[in-house]
Amino acid sequence: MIAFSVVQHDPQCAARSAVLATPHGTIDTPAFMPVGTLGTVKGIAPDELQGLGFGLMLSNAYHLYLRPGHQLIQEQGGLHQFTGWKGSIVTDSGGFQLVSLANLREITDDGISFRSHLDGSAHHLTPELCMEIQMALGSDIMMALDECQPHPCSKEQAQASVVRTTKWANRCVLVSRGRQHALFGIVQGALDADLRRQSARDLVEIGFDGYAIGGLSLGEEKRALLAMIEVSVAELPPSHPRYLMGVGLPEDLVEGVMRGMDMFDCVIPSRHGRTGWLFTTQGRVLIKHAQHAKDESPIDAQCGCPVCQKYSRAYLRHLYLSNEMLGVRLNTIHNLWYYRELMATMRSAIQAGAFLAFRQRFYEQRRDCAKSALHAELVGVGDPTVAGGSKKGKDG
RNA sequence: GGGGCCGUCGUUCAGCCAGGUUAGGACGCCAGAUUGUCAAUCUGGAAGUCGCGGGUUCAAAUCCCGUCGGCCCCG
Repeated sequence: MIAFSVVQHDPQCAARSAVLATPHGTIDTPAFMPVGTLGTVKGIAPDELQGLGFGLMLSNAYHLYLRPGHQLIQEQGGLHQFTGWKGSIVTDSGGFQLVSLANLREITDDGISFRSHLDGSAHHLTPELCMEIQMALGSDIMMALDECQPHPCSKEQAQASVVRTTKWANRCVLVSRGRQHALFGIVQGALDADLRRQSARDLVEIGFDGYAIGGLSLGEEKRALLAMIEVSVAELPPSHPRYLMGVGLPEDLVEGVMRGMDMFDCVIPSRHGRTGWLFTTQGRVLIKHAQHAKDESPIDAQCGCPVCQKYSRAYLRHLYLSNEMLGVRLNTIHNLWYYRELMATMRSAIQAGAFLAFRQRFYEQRRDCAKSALHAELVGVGDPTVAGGSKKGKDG
């Protein structure tokens, strides 16, 4: 099981630092979890991930169930043994994937019938099977099966998904109670504040080891995302970890932490790294741009990552344009380092009781945030009515 | 001296033989997208006096003549 103890609250906002202990280690929060859907963060070996300072990885029950199969992994000694990853593992339930990518699915109160995206074979995922899979994987923190609605969705859809998510959450608790695996519930309710509150209350009443906020960053306006975090957090017990699923960009993490979130996962540092979008304190660097062709400087002169110690932008651009796998690796390493550093900086700021000052500085350094409404609001420039939200959402 | 091949966006090639809408592709360039990763890419945009000059034709990158440049073969 897990233990969670809050170390410090920021005096001016809901940000907090804490320590999360699992059977596979202790993690300082707020923490970011790289996404290793298939049991690997693409391009990075487990010991490298650990060397980068990460103690948590997110894997996925849906994907591992389809391939290679959770029984196989169980026979191999569980996901830790199978992959060589010594840190903690959170496993996603697959609810998100079944909404975002499985065709021919049918959702009933019993579960989700779907066809594999790999071979078209028919499957039926119930809350019970979902728990069975995650327990077989040897997950440290399991996620309850939830029904995630796409964005946008009607109030009726959102309401139905909340009701179903609660029912499934109950069943997940029933089959996993007494086991060695922690279990988090997932708050749904789309962009409806009342539904979000209801969902959070339902889950708290059932009682989980932690609470996640799901169904966000699906293309909604950024302001709506933040509002949903706020209404949900207000219903969650301060004593338990709060996990914002699938989010996000560095600025999303900052806003999430400010609103009391403890854990995050997102594909962005790894996926964006693969496609040449590199993070720095000053903003993004698109390594493919010709302006870097002869640039001998590192991605970020202030970055302490192993990539910035050794490699120039010119070389990284060459690797990217040549489609070399080393480019993928180096870019991913840099981005993950940036995320780890960002989280560490936020934790320090909280412990110093100065999170808001950190946030101010964060935005001031970010040259590429100038167009975002969030930035405009915070720094007091530009037009705060300009939408800062991203577009659509899918993938899974 | 004789003959042949090739010159088309930054690069590299289609198109020419059987002339006909805004001359295409690839790479490169520029911009955008990506948030609980099936996968990785995807979407736009800019860019060409078709080596040059004549001719034929309603119409020429395309056919004809000349010319310049590059390459090759035979003497």
